[in-house]
Amino acid sequence: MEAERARHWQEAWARAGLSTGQRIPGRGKFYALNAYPGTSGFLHVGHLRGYVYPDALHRYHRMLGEQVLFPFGIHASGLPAVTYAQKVKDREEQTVRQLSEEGVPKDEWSRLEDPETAARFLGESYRRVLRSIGVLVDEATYLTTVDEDYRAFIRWQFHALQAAGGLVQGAYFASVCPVCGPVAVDPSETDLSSGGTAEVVRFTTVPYRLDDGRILLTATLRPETVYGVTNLWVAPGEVLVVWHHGEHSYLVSRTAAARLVEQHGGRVGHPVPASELVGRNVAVPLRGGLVPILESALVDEKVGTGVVMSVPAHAPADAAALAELPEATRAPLGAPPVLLEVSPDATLTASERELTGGTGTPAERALRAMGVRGRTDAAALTEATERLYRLEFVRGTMTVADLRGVPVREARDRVVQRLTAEGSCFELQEFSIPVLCRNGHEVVIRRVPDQWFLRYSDPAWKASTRQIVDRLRTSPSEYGRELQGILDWFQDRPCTRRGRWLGTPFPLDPDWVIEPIADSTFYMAYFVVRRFVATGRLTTAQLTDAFFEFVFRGTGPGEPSVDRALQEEVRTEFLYWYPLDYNIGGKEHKRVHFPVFLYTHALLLPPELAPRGIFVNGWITGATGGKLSKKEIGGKRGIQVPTMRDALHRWGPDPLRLYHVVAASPAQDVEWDSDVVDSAAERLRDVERLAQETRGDGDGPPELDAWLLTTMHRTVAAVRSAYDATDLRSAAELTYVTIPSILRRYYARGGAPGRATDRVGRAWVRLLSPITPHLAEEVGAGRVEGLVAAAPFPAADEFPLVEAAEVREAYLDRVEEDLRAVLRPAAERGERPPAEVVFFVAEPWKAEVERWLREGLARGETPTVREVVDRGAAHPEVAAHRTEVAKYVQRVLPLLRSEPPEGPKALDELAALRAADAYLVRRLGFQSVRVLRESEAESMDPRNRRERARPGRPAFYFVRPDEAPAGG
RNA sequence: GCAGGGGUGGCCCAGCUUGGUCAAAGGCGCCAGGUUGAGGUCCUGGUCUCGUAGGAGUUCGUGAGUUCAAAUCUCACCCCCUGCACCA
Repeated sequence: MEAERARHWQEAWARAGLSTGQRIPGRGKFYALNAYPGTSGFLHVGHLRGYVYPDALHRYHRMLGEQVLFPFGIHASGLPAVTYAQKVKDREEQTVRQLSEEGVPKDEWSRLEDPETAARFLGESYRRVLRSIGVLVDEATYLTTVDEDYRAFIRWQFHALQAAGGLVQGAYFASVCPVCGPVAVDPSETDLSSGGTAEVVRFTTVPYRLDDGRILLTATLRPETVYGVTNLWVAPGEVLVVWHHGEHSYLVSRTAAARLVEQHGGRVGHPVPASELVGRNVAVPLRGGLVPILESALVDEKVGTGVVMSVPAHAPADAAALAELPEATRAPLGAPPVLLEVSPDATLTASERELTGGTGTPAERALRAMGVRGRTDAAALTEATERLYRLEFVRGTMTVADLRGVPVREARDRVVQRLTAEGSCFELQEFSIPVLCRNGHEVVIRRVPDQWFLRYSDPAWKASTRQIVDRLRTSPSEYGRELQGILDWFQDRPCTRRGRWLGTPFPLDPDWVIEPIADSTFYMAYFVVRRFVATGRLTTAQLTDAFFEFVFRGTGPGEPSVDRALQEEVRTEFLYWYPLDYNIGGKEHKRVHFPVFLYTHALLLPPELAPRGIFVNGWITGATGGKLSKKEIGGKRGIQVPTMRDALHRWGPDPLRLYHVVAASPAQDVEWDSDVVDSAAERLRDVERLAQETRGDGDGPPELDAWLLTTMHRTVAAVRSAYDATDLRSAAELTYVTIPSILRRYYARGGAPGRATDRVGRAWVRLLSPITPHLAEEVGAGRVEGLVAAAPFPAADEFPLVEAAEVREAYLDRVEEDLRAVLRPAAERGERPPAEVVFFVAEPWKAEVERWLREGLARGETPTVREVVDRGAAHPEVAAHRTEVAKYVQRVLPLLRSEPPEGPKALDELAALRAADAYLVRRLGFQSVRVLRESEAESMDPRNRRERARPGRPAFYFVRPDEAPAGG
């Protein structure tokens, strides 16, 4: 459909005010929204998925006669807009290209160098996209999270969270650029120039005391192995420095000293060449005893503290380094102590068992298993290390000192506690790979002592959140289970940050800005208020804490400057739309946004206002699997993904909408495929034609019409239950695939457009509306009063239910299938179709016998021929066919086992076949059809086929074209 | 490792909760026939193997089990994806 036609309908919906849901007391409502988008750039076709689902649901509910609220806003908070503005400023290639494609005049670009302006600008572009594909959002709700009224709301939200005990201050390790301030380290690298995939490594430092009182600080991931230390390692030529902390002086590498100062304070002192220390002894903590300091190139001064505690029995690298030493150095160290054992082979997986074969210390076995050739065989050594660490951590049990029998994972915590009690045990965090800020500075991990957190670990708060999850409807349903697991490990989250990003200043301490996830957990409630602000009935100044307390929680006197009646009205409005029916969002929200959204509702509102549902949709992915990458968008036709603009031009809104619904189940990711959109477009053309053709005023054959209407009854019921279960894909399949095939069958069976198809057509038009609203209006014009989008959704009861008609069609289906099965081999050999087919309909006694047999099988018995014959003696009709009964039982009994237990429904087969003769003739190419009772057909059945007849499965005999027509 | 998801016919994707009507929906691709100026659209049929009468055999990651009956239930194993934390 051309864009102009689409716009015509979009304007008609707008004029009719369809998108503005009104509170109508007593009338049902549906309130769902899409987790609002961030502002990192223009929307592309993949984003549509997240809007098509909610729009279809809202349209469905609107047609059910419910009042709907579908708000829309944009999430300007955080860094995306800042980054985007920076890209504009840098005139970054991709960004500039998009701006020209979107037709933004060059003299406006400089305006977009301001983050807030950029965010609003992008927001407007999103609104245009939504309108252009027919998504009906309530325009009055539109907001950005940097609007003043929204900020007032967020201030209240944090005061309320504070009052409810949801906030706490504590220490936190943050990634910061020493120059630019806090940065996010994540693979999207919004803030970074490299290192986004870095992981944070948490070392524990273990102190080793020299006889002069100075302390060598080693860093380890496995503090429990302190019991197996044989020596310390320093790098050849390394220069350590003194780190002064408290009353102690520690020796560490220069990089480590800098990190320790960031994370634990203190100051860096004078350098100390490591060579001075080599050969001296240090005291081992906890275990006691002295071990020597040795040199090895295995030490990397950039990692940890630049001093390594050597545990050769359990660390493959240490074992390899040790093996390089001259015998004279090595011998005095003695045999490396083994300090833990892993559970017996039987409980290990194959890959774990691989590590444990052979003899020697665990480290030696791992080296052998991985085929490590020496200390410099880095890849194999890393593999051996990681696998052995994992194995021992998961399966190991300590065998030393008073930790005997303690699982390693537990022993580690205990050792840390003991070391901490003795002092000089620090947590040292660093990145696994270097991380560089956009401006080229190295990002470090800094301890922030007074970070604000939301107390998501609080047991009571967590418990009330769980209660919401217990009652929550989720799509997919597994997500409900997953959520419980997510809550298990959900910990406190920092909710503020210092530094440059967009957001609301933290009301309890304006030095901080609220973090973007924390300011988007409760906005569903604010949208209701926003409508009053948008229409000028409330001003931002009136949005005080007192006002919100009253509106959202019904407590307190309210805001004195606001008219009491108005305040009551806002409160009533809030209670009308709440609770939220669905929060709909992409799968990226599963672990953060959705949980905190539930948390906040659990704390601020009573359970009866808790959210009712969460709907998770998958992504549209590019050929590379991940989210659509930039280079995949806007490329040439075909393989790559078209821009929003191109897509609309090429297909129009409805094929895109249908594509997003049918391409996969909602939760599935789906790889973008233009061909599938093409075929969706084809299908819609087909649907349009078929729907137009349904007009008519004649009557078809009554049985056939009955079947058509009955089938529609079933289909409409199925469509409604699919929508009710938010199963849009099934709804679409029924609407766009099943209904066309029903109509085709109707025509094939001899029906013609008439009153019956007209009824189907008028309902179908309305069924089309939620997913392809423009098409529905095109086809519905003149057939549905007013706009289709505002018409009532069809009800199953609009169509009569005639079971006999269904039974008959199912019977004919089965007969046709049998005929085809038999005719196929002959047709494949190129033979002409038979001249005539003669049907033999089973005698009633067969039905009786089958019924007896089924009864027996249902009881778990296997009826014998004798039993049936005996029982038949008392039944005149069966008795009359005594000889045939035995044979019939033998033939049919095995078949019955694999058939459905109910058996075929009663039906006048003779009449059904006779009424369908013209159809069968046309369909299968016979010249004539004859239908007879089994008992009256002897002369017509030279091959004796009539015995085969069963209830519901007539026997038949084909008369070849060259055979003389049988007599009678 | 833990948690969640998944492995279905040439491909994509349903079905699995509530075992039977499942040789398994739908789409794509492919084959044949009809329509057509046309290898395009549309319509009809076919598309695991065998079979000159509606039948039989072998299939839903692998192996075992429960059952009269398993793609569907149970157990074990193999493989793949995602997340594991502050990132929107």
